[in-house]
Amino acid sequence: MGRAPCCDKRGLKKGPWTPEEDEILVEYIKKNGGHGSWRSLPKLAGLLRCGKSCRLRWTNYLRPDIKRGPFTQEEEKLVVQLHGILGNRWASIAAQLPGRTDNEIKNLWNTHLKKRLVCMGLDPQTHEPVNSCSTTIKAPASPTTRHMAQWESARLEAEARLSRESSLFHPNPVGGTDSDYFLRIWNSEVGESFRKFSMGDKTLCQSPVSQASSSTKCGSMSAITTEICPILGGSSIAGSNQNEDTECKSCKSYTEEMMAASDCSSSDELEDSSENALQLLLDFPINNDMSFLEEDLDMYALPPAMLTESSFICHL
DNA sequence: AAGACGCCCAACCGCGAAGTG
DNA sequence: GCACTTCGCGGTTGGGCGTCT
Repeated sequence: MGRAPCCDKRGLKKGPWTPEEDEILVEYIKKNGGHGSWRSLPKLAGLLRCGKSCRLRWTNYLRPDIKRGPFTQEEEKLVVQLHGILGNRWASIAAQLPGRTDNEIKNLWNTHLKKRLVCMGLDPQTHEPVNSCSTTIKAPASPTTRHMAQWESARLEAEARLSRESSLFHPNPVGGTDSDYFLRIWNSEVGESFRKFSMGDKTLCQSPVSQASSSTKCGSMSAITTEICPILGGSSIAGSNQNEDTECKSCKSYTEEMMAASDCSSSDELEDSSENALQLLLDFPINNDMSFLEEDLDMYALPPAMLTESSFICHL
């Protein structure tokens, strides 16, 4: 089947949008209570653009709920964490960061976060260590953990869809707190499934079918193990305005700390890295303030010992 | 001061999924 | 089930801008 062109390209404008075009597009969408068919929008609105270009401009720039300004450290942490689970599924990741677009997150990843991981000796795709000396921390993902990652990936995607749909009716206020982000994830099915898994409900992953289907492009839970401590649990991340040398030193320092920590805990305690990864994911600190979780510990049915232990590991 | 270089990000391209008749 | 359209996503690009030499 041949691919239909997105529009008749003759006579259509390309390149940067002018303020006038922006205004026309915004006015049209406001007046019509939505964009309707993107394909017919430019014609109806009187724009010399293809529908695709209009959609992109709207979703990435003109949408009223878009959050401007640089990413916060917490947002960056969340992006890294979600990337470890979802891989390059920017739209799904963006759905967990209100006001941020997939394009923005993709750019952030490609320009900052990826380099930071590389700099720390981690493969930006798998989030696993790339150098041979890191074997002590490179725990191969078990079929169980790989399946979990795949499973959570599918759930996150579904949630992202719901989130997008519901946001049409209940737009997220720009400037929600970081706790809001994590509470939302925590209270979602993703959080629930992690809680269940941590409580010992591991039977869902035991079947040969599960194992056979466990290959995933979304990264592994062992990857999360390796990334959470330096990046998510770190008290400081090299700022984007730091120069390359400083950044690399900082990353190197984290890598060394991480490896040291791994050596210390390479005993049976970390034998099943997947469980530890899940624990880490459950309780990594944000600005050392996770009190909102601890306060409601009973509600989430998470044993305090688990929080304490993994927090300890994370802070090593 | 000016050219070279590198970074950032808005926008484009092409593919695949979903929707429709 | 098929043919076709529309939409959304992820990868990539190129121009603007800041920094370095």
